[in-house]
Amino acid sequence: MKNVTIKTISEVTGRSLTTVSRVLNGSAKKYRIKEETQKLVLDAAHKLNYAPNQAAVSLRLNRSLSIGLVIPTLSNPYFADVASLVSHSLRTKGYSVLLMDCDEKEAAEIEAVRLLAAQNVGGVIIIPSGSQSAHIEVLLKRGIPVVCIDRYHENIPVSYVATNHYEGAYAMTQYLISCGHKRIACLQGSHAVISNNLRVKGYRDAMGAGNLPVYSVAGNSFTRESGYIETKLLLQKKEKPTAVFALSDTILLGALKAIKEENIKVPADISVVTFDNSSYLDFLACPVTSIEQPVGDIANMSIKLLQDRIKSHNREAAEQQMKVLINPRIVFRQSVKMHK
Amino acid sequence: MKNVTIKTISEVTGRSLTTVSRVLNGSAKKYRIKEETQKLVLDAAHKLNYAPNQAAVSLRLNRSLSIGLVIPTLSNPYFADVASLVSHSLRTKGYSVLLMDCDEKEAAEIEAVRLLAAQNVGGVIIIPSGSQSAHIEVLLKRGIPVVCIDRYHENIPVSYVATNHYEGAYAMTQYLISCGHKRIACLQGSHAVISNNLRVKGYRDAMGAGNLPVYSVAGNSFTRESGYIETKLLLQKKEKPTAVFALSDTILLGALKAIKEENIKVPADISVVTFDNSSYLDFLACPVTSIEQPVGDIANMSIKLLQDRIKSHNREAAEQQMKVLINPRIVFRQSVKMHK
DNA sequence: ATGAAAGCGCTAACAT
DNA sequence: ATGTTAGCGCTTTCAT
Repeated sequence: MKNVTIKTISEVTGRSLTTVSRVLNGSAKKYRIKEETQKLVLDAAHKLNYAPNQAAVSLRLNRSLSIGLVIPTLSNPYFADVASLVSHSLRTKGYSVLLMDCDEKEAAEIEAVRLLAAQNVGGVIIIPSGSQSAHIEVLLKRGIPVVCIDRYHENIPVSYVATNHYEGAYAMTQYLISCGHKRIACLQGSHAVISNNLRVKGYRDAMGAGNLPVYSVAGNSFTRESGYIETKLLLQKKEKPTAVFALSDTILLGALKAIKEENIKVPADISVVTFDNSSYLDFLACPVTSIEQPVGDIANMSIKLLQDRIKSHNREAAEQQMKVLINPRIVFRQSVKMHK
Repeated sequence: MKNVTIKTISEVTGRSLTTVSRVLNGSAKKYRIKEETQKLVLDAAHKLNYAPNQAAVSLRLNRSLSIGLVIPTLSNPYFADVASLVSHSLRTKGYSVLLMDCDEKEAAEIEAVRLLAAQNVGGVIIIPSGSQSAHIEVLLKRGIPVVCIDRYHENIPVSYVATNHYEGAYAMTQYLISCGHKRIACLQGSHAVISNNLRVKGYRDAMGAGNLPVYSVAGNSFTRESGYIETKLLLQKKEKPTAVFALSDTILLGALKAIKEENIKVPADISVVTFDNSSYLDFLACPVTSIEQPVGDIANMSIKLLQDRIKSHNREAAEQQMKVLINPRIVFRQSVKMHK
């Protein structure tokens, strides 16, 4: 079974390569190709199950219909959700998606970006794993549009779409304070990413606005392990927290494990809230109040931004920065109790 | 910033295109190219930040270093875990990964496979969404190796790596029976996939072996919605189930929601078990006993199989079938109570 | 309304 | 030990 190319179709139909190419890539009317010829070619293509060789197209046009999707790790359900929506939507728009799972390693991310540049991708959607930005700037300089999701870099002109992390954390902390909590612990993720740092700042500022001292900010990784260890330590303190704010659902799971081990009850003995609003929160021992990240909106916005930049293909467009912050909302469940 | 090609490097170093190409793609010693020349070329390439144009390589060699990864949907955590492990591991081996999220639609999967063939991928790893297999057979016929994960087709010579669904379900059902349960409901997923059907068969056979009538097999989708609806219906029955076996963790979440709405307690009033062993099961209201799928082993095995087939590049190798079934184990938690 | 031909960047006969 | 050249499949000027 030989490969079917436009040459095959040209031979079968008796038309020239040029004509076949024009019909097959949709520029038929631009060249006023006879209806009859079009039908002939299209039928043959269909019968032979023709599919254009993307390598050839990409080589010829010096651009490709593929988009790089760079993700810290798919084993984090929030990132997986974003990846699912983004990749599926890109495909319906005719792009193919090059997936780069970086296992949360910044070095892997930098290498991934280099690879994508070599593959001549038309654009890149990235959830950065760390704080370095030079490799992303290189893409922009080469005229490859980039859109950051969730985490972003303020020092380079890269467009981004993210939840308003600061406002979300501020509002949630304020809510806990309004419920009478004073010793509110904040379990943070990686210090290297802006989403974490903005959330921490939201927490701190809200505590300050409530005239409360910052009780505790602990941890350095968006993992269950980190949540577990830090919560264990917190629960050893003489002045235990009355509320815990986990900055992600992964951290939350670890915290809940620690809380359970210490035989403390949610929400009777301790209140718990989190960031992400994963679908399983409803089904936990005590359903947990959480900040919803509007994943669908974020996916759609980022694809729109990327497409805009791809279509007006010039370096200026690639570098034209758009900053989109989407305000999250709190989904109230049963994990917070009025304190005294 | 113009693109750096081997021509640029040829001009800079004063060597021919051939020599430069040979040095840069590692066939230098095969052609006995002088150390000195090699160093010259390599240095220039590095200085100019050269990266080979993959489209050109792929066009020329009629094969590419990319692998297609076809997934029903990444929003299912089990598939996301597989995708994460597989894609990351493939990247460390020098492949790039084309992600195809099919949104559980078989039509999308068929289209995805067509696209991958057009992209000349070196191989495909797929978790099929449905029961059709012709599109996969086409890949094999074209000499493109394919490995199925989790779900597979018995009617074509495609290799696969999967959990032993039948044994897992059989063992779990037997366990419930040994705990005194007689009215055990089975909440199934899509009838179109073999993993589901084997699990159902395991359930049925174990019931038969225990001299029990098949109490109920309901549902037709691996979703929370399906789990919710079917459980709602089950709980209307006069003879309510004493145990529910959800064939996936997504189905489980829906079932738990229904159970909670009816104010029934797990495990006091009803026992619950599931397939998948997602990490959050430990943190549910009542931690749920589950069949663990050895995701890491499955990912590694499937990549090994694929690589073997890619390396011996001929159609016979692509079609040489390997069937790997990995026996799962049950992770016991607190969701099952002895019945009377 | 349709064709001929050049060329994208790379590799591999086939020279020398 | 190194170079010349043809050609992978496609698009696009330039002709007609």
